[in-house]
Amino acid sequence: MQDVSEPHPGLNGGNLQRESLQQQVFDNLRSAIMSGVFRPGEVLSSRGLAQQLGVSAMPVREALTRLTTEGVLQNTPSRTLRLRVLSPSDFDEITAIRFEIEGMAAERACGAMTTADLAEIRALNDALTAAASSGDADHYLKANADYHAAIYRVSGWPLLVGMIERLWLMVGPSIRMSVPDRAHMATSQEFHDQIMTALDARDGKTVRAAIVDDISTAARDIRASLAPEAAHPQMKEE
Amino acid sequence: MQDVSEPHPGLNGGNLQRESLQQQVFDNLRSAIMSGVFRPGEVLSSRGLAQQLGVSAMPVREALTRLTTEGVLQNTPSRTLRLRVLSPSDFDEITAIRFEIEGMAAERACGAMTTADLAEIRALNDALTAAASSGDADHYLKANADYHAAIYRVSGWPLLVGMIERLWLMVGPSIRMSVPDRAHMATSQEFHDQIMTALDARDGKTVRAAIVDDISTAARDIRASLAPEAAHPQMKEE
DNA sequence: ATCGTTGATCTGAGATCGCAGATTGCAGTT
DNA sequence: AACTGCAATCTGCGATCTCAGATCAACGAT
Repeated sequence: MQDVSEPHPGLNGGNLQRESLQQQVFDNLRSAIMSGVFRPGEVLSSRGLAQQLGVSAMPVREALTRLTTEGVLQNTPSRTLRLRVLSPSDFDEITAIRFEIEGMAAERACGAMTTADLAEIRALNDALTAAASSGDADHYLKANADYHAAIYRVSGWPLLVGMIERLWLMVGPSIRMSVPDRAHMATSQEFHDQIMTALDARDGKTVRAAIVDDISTAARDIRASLAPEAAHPQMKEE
Repeated sequence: MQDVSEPHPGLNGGNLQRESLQQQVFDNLRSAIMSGVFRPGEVLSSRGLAQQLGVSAMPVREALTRLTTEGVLQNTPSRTLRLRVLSPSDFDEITAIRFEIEGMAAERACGAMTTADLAEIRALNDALTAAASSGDADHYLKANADYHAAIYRVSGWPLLVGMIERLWLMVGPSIRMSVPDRAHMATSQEFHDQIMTALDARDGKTVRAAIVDDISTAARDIRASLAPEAAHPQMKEE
């Protein structure tokens, strides 16, 4: 440990970017899953992905292990790894948790929000509106995720944001299966406008309520598209 | 996929228990961390632990990777892995999240609780009382964890329980550093009795409030024992 | 005595090899 | 035609080897 005393201003230390390969693979897979590249129930094999990504099997393997720990992947009886298939009750549980912790994050963010934060979020809301009017589902979902993430980040609670991200990761594949239509985007936009107004007024309780409403209405569409609870447990995909 | 139709009654299929080595190591380390075997900031090396556990470095390495993903371990600048050191603000964040989701779990558990569940929890509360009067801190902390976990499990929401477990895992080492004294155990017991009474009355809101009070008072002691926020970032443990 | 250098040794990370279990598909038999 | 059995192939998991970076201790020059 050296006597560093004070970092020299204008000299940015270790921004030379040294990122482990497994971390890159992990982030890569994470964003792919989040944006619905893979379908629920799809089998992910370390060797197969390694070949696709042009890396050895080792980093992929550890990335898959990490995703399994996060509950995004599941071990099958035959020991292969597949994307978790959310049952309706799984989805209900996740949605209920999202009410609680996303509402919490939004309410706290409201209290901590600077005018700069607010301007950034307003810009993201505008981008979201534009994406909605374009009708491109992928673009819309991305903008929606960015918008929500920006709000939660203002809470200043990284652990909470991480927990929210993991929940989004779990519902990601299912969200992508039920592509939002324009009607959905329109109703959602109402809530987003409510959120902006409440943020302007620094009204935390209302922000929280609007967030919960937003999640709730979106969840209704997604839930309807889920495969019904398996009475006879059977599998047949991919 | 065979035509299994109906499982033969009296023949329990695959309960032959085959658990991967890395899973065993992971569970092992997890419970060790939870019970405070390691101190905050302590360095965990894959080779070192592998030797202690009598296994190869490989499964330990993946277990450590998983713990890093869970935020229990941290990568140091020198790329070694160390147990996360909670700053007071980290701890405040975790405590606030615990209010929300443990309160949520307890409230929902109250609504879903059967008489059998209630009897089990009462037994664990009695065991906790006994542990408190014995004065053995390790025993007490274990009984306390079992008691809370049993309540949350009744909520029937495994994801939520998993999230709570992860939070406990993060505060585990810090909890163990501030050994609870008999005065703390006594005040905590008051809240546990409140919880039992409210559970009896199926009064979810009161259960939630009592859980929050329990967490809050315990957190006050723990927080006081944390190393103050590092103004000059320096490390010197181990 | 102090500073700088160097070499031994620790670390995580990646690659590669091998193993056991599971699945699949192609025979070969009845 | 239907079932059985075997071999090829896929899977995850573990062990081992290697490498680059970091730490630390001993050493040597000033």
